[in-house]
Amino acid sequence: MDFKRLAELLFPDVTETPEELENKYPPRNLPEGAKVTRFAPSPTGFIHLGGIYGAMIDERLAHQSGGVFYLRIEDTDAKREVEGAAEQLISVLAEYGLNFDEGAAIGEDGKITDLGDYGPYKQSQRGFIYRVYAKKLVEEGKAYPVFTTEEEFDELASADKKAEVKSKVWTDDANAEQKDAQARQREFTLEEVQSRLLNGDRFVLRILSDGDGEKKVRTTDLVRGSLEFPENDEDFVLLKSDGIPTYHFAHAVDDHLMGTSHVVRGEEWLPSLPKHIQLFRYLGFKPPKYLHTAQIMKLDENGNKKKLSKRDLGLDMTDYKRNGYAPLCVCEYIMTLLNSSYDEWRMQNPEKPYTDFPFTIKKMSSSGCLLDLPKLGDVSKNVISRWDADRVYSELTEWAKEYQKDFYDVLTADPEKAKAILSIGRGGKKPRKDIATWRDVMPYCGFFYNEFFKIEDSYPEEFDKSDIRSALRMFLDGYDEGDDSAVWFDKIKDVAARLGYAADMKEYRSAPESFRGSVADISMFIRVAVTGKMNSPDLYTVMQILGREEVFARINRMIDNL
RNA sequence: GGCCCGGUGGUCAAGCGGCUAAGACACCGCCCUUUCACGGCGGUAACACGAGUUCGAUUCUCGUCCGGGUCACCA
Repeated sequence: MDFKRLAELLFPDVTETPEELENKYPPRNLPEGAKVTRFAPSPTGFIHLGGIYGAMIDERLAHQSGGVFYLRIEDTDAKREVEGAAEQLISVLAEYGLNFDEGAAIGEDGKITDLGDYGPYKQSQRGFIYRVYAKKLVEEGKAYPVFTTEEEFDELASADKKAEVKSKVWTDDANAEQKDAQARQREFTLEEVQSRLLNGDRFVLRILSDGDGEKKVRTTDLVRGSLEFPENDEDFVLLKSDGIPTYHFAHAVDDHLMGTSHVVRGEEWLPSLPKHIQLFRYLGFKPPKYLHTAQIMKLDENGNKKKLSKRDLGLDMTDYKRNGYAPLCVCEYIMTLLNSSYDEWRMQNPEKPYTDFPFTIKKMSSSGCLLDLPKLGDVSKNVISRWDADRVYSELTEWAKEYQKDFYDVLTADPEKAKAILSIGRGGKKPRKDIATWRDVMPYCGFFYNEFFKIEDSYPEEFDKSDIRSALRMFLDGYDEGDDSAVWFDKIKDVAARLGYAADMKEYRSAPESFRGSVADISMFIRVAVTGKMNSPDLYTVMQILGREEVFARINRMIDNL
C-alpha cells in the first residue's frame, strides 16, 4: 500500500506539516517543576461537583508550582452540545474562584474568545491542526479510513445508538465478531478509496493498532502508583466522519501542543489509558503525567455507592447556589476531601486563605468518597463564622436578591440594622456558628422583622398564664433601654424573685421544689414574646436592636393574647 | 461476560511489618450557660473473608466476596 498516496487522497487540503505546528506552539518556557494543567470540560450541560473537584486539583497544582492553569473547551460532540453551556461553565468557575491563566474566556461581546498563545482553545476550532497529524499518521501507515454510506451513517448517528450500546450483551461471540469486522476493515485498496471518495462517501479514520491484547503495558499514575493493562488492540476512531476528532485523538494532540504536564481526570478514563499511551507513541509525543481521581459518589436506595448522576441533588452546581451554599464553603469542603490533613491545618490556621494550604498529590485518596452533606454544613458554618458582618451581609443579600426576594427587601431596607443582627455573636474567639447556607438565615433571625415575625413556640403548659402575664408586665415596668446587660438581667432576676421564682440558678438546682420556677423560665417568657421562639440569640442584644417601641409592642401583644 | 480500579468505625480518613489502630464530621453523655449557638471534657463505633510469606501482618502475595468503572463515529 502506498501510504503517502493514501494520505494525499484522504487529506488533499492539508499542506501544513507537524514540524510547522511544533514551531508555532513551542514548548513553554517555565521554571523547573512548574506544572501546566488544564480544565477541559465538554459543554454538554451544567458543571457539577466532580468538575469543580477536578478543576480545583488542576488549579492548585499549577498555581502552587508557579505554572499555568488553562481552560480548554472540548466541544467535539455537536450532537450533545448545549447552547450557552460553555459561557455558563466559565462564569460558574469564576464564582468558585478558579482563575485561569489562559484559554477560553468570555470576551467583551459576551462570546467566547481565546486568551493565550496556544489556542484556539475550543476544539471545534482546531480541525486544521488535527488533520495535520491525522495525515501524518496515515502517511506512516498508522491509521486508515473506514467508509460508510450515507444510510449507514444515519443509522449510526441515530438516537437509538446509545441505548443499543448500553444494552449490549457481552458474549464471546460478539467479541469475536468485532475482531473479524476489524480485520475486514483493514483490507482495502487505493482504488476502492478513490471511488468511495469520488462517490462522496464519508469515512472515519481509525488507528491501525499494533497492540497485542495478550501483552501488558505498565504505566504510572500519580495517585494510584504503578498500573498494568493489556495493550490496546482495538482500531479505535481518531477522526469521526464529520472530520472532528474523538476525545482520544484530541487529548493527545492538544495536550502535547499546549504543553500540559499533568492531566487530571476522573477514573472512568483509566480503561482507555492504553489507547492514549499508544497514541502518544505513534505521534512521537512525550506523554503527560496522569492523575486519575476517584469519583464522588452518593448512596442509592439499596445502600450502595453510586456515581453522582445528573438528577441527583448535589451534582449540579446550580443546586448549591439555589440552596445558598457559598462557593468558598464548597471549595473548603472539597479541600477536606482532597487532603484529609486539611481539617487539621485549617484549625491551626483559621485566618489564612485555603490556597495557603500545602496541597499534595501524595495525600490524595484513590478510593471514591461519598458526598457528605452534614460535613459540608459543618465546614460552611466554620467558614462563615470567620467572616465579618459586612461580608456576610453582602453575600447574603446577593443570594437573597435572586432566591428570597421578600427577605432581601427587608434586609436592604435598613442595611445598618441587618448588619447589627448579623453581628450578634460574631468575632471573638468563640463565634456563633448558626449559618451554613444563606437559606438558614431567615429561620435564624427573621423574627427581627415584623414581616416575618410570628409566635412559633407556645408556652409549656406547666406554667400559669397569670405568672407569665405578671412577669411580662413587671418586666416592661422596669424596662429601660439604656440599661447595660448586667443591670438588665438583674431586673429580670428581680421579677423572678417577686414571683416566687428562683433568681439564682444554683440555688434553684439545689432545691427546685421550693420555687415556682427559675429566672431561666422568666427569661423564656420574655424570649417567646419577643422572638416568638424558645431559642434565640442573646436576648439583651435582640432588644437593643429591636428598639424600645417594638419590644413594648410585642410584649403587650403577648399579654393581650394570653 | 472480558478488562481495570477500589475495600480501615455511619461518613472522610491517618497508617506504609511490631501502635492501647490517630484525627475530623455525625451520634450519645457530662460541664459551661437565662435559651440556642459556641466552647470544654468524655463515650459508642473499624482493619470484608480465607490462605500464604514472616518470629510477627491492617500493612506484602494469592484467592474469594463485595462495591465502582469501562468495553460508541460520548466525553
